[in-house]
Amino acid sequence: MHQFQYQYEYPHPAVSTDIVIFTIQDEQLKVLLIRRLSEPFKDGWALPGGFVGIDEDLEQAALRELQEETGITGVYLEQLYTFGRPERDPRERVITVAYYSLVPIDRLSLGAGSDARALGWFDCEALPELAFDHQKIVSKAKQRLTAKLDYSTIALQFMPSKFTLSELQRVYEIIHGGPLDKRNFRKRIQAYDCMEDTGEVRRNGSHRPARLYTLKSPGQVEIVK
Amino acid sequence: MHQFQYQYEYPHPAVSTDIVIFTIQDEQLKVLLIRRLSEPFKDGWALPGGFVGIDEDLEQAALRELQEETGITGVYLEQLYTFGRPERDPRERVITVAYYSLVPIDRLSLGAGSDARALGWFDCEALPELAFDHQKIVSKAKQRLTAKLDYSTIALQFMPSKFTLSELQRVYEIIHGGPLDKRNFRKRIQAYDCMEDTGEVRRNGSHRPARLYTLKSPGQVEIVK
DNA sequence: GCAAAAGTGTTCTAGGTACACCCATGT
DNA sequence: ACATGGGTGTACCTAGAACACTTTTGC
Repeated sequence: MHQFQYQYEYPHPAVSTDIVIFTIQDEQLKVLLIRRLSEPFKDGWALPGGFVGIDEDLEQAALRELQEETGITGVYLEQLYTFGRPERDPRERVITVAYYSLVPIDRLSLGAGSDARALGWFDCEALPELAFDHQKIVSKAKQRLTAKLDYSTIALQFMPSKFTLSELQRVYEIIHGGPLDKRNFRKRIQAYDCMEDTGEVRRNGSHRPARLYTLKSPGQVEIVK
Repeated sequence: MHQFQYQYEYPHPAVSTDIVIFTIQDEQLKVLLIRRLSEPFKDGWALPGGFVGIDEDLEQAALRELQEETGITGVYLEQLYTFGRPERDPRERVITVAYYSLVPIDRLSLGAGSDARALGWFDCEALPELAFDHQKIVSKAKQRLTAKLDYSTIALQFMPSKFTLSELQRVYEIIHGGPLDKRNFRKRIQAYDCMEDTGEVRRNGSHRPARLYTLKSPGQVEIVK
């Protein structure tokens, strides 16, 4: 059994998935990056990702990466775009199917044996230099996310299982990039009809407590308007 | 030089592009299909497509397929989605990056040595059974096209270099799937501010001649509304 | 009682929809 | 003169934007 045991009549590219994992933290939209352990771009920052198994579905590969890098499962995942410029990887031809994912605020455990030096959440607006064409991938993901904010309930995927309307409004404001009118915001969210009042409240400082809501169909992203 | 000269340490999938080529003909939204000459699905209908060259850009590959199958160049082309179910091709793992393209009404020459039995335009609503997962690809393409009708000027890509507003309205009605109000339609198109009156008219029967318009920026698809 | 966030309706405006008649031509 | 599609404006209605005060708590 020699080193190059997989043989084809015609040349085949390698296929990978890369994932833009978004969350909201410290009033910022953040992206998960990992430090590369090997060449090329050794020690540089890059998106989590890896090669697609020969019998593995694309989405499955993305979910696996997500799980391996963050320990997170069961979150929103959507195919973004496929990047295939021939020179995007100096080693060999690598075509990457990019996905993006939204991780609820309270689930960014980065648990277990994750090395803080090897993994980090970065403000979308202040990313370090990224390996390969990953800057382009992040840009496209952010553009998609921002667009979907206006015609879907995607932002709800950032919320923990119980949350207040003010918290939700902050999430919208952070992604949207500017303040929103409180009353109009609540009117709009109500119209989506995708949340339920739990009856509980959150006491949160020296002011009136806020009602806690839950999603009627967690994980479901509806197209609205 | 033996048959399987391309060798890799890890298994690599094949990567292809398939193109959904739309046009408008006989008052119908049509898709170009080709008859498969070899197994699997021999003699069945399929989308034009083929393998991506090892040093070829994805979009370039799609443009090449388009050129090879139809002789058409310089038309609108957009990446649609990447389909990669492991069992989608019975031969080997093939991941396909699907594109879709809009061909102006007057440019569907299918020129040169194209065999009428091997190639055909089919009404989107009455497609034959398709090879592989091509039915899904067409569905997604049609969905994308229909969606873009509402928030972009994509439909203008179907128009010949000079056209009347009634012709344009018919195109919108065919894709939209229902009648549109003439005055509201014209108001909306005017608001796009992407067409110019040529000053010419088209005499077209026993009625008042229609003004001919051209696109200000042909090939340009604007996001509107 | 005061500070601080939660909660709540109404008015105004703009954009979308509905709708009907005259115009220019060919026969 | 009549049949055919080309071309035009207004009234209505609904959805989005702007906007200010009362409520409930902790200190």
